[in-house]
Amino acid sequence: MTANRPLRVDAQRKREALLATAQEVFDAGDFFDLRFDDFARLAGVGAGTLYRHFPTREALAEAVYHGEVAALCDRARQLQATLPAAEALAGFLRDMVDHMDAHQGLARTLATLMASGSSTIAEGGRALERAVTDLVAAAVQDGTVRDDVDAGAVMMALHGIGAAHDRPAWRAEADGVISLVLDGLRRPV
Amino acid sequence: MTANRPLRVDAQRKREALLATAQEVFDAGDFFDLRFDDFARLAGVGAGTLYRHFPTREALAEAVYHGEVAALCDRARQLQATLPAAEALAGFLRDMVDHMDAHQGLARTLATLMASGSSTIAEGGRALERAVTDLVAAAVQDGTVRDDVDAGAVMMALHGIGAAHDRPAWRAEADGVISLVLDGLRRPV
DNA sequence: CAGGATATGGAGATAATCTCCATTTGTCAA
DNA sequence: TTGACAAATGGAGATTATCTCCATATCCTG
Repeated sequence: MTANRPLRVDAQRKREALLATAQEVFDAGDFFDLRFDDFARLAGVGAGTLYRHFPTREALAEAVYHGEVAALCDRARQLQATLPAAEALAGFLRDMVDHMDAHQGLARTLATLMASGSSTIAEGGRALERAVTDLVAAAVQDGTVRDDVDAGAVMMALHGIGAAHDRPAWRAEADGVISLVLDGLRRPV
Repeated sequence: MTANRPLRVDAQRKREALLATAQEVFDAGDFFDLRFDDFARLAGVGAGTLYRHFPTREALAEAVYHGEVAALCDRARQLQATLPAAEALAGFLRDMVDHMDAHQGLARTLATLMASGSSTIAEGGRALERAVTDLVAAAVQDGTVRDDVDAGAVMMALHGIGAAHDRPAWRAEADGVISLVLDGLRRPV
């Protein structure tokens, strides 16, 4: 399928300039307010080049998002390897909130992408979800978490936190959701 | 402030035609895919008229959303008046899920609006939130729900359900989130 | 280093959004 | 009623954003 001969080095350079610029704008939360052609100017690149590398605004956002997701998945694996299952799960959920807190724009951009029904985002979502599923499964295994709730429900709660990032008491409420979910997950006596 | 002299009857008619058309498109989930000028043609109205009534696409969406929110708030009040606090809360959350299930497009559109950081949507959100806050407060009052979690957290979980509406197992997972939240809210023994 | 393959920038085609105003329609006082 | 004034209308076209195309520049391979 994707039998891509490797990019020429100049192409690679341009592509990275574009990604770096997008990354910045993304974190600043301006991603969807900026004229698309301006990404090109900002990155020191012609409009044609921008469109060849990323045919749509969403394609660009997805490329940025991809990096974020990979980092989060790594984090999940790392926690799972070093902590008891229940703590790993709790730790990961709290880390997710920290991450959204630190990357102002990420939350908003994620919500927009989510709403756009993009398929690549769904794929990234699935990777993240696999990580969450593993964490939950491990905790079910060792008996600290009930076994009748799907990991998908936990994902939804995370989505909600992301989607609502502009609320004034965001941080406190996000922590509240996590507490609620963790308590709800605890195995009933 | 808004010392609006009443609209002339023809203006009122056009405005309602526009709203009715938007409502349909909204529920069908095509709201953000349709050329804005086409709303005008669809509603049998000139572009100028459309823009006078609703200066932006978001303004139109918000107007539609407003109706939805009012209906949901009524529903909350009704439940609160006829059921014990805990059941009213549970019933309302489940009704919200039903509502999103029935209005395919609403969930997607809501997520998009949310992401756009609109202020009117925030206002509508606040109305909904007041309803939820009341339900939670009543349940705290009669001792069935813990008192250390803000209603905002419940709102976030609902947002999450809306934002994720395109997941294949949406309905089951949404019910899962609600279960999680309700269990998490139960007053610890 | 020559020749072919790749990639580039940016001018302008295409498409969407929004404005403007000559005309129509409703309102109300006489 | 009706005349006169205010409010509202539609849609042609100005404005702005998106995307395409290709003559030119750059890289790579033998």
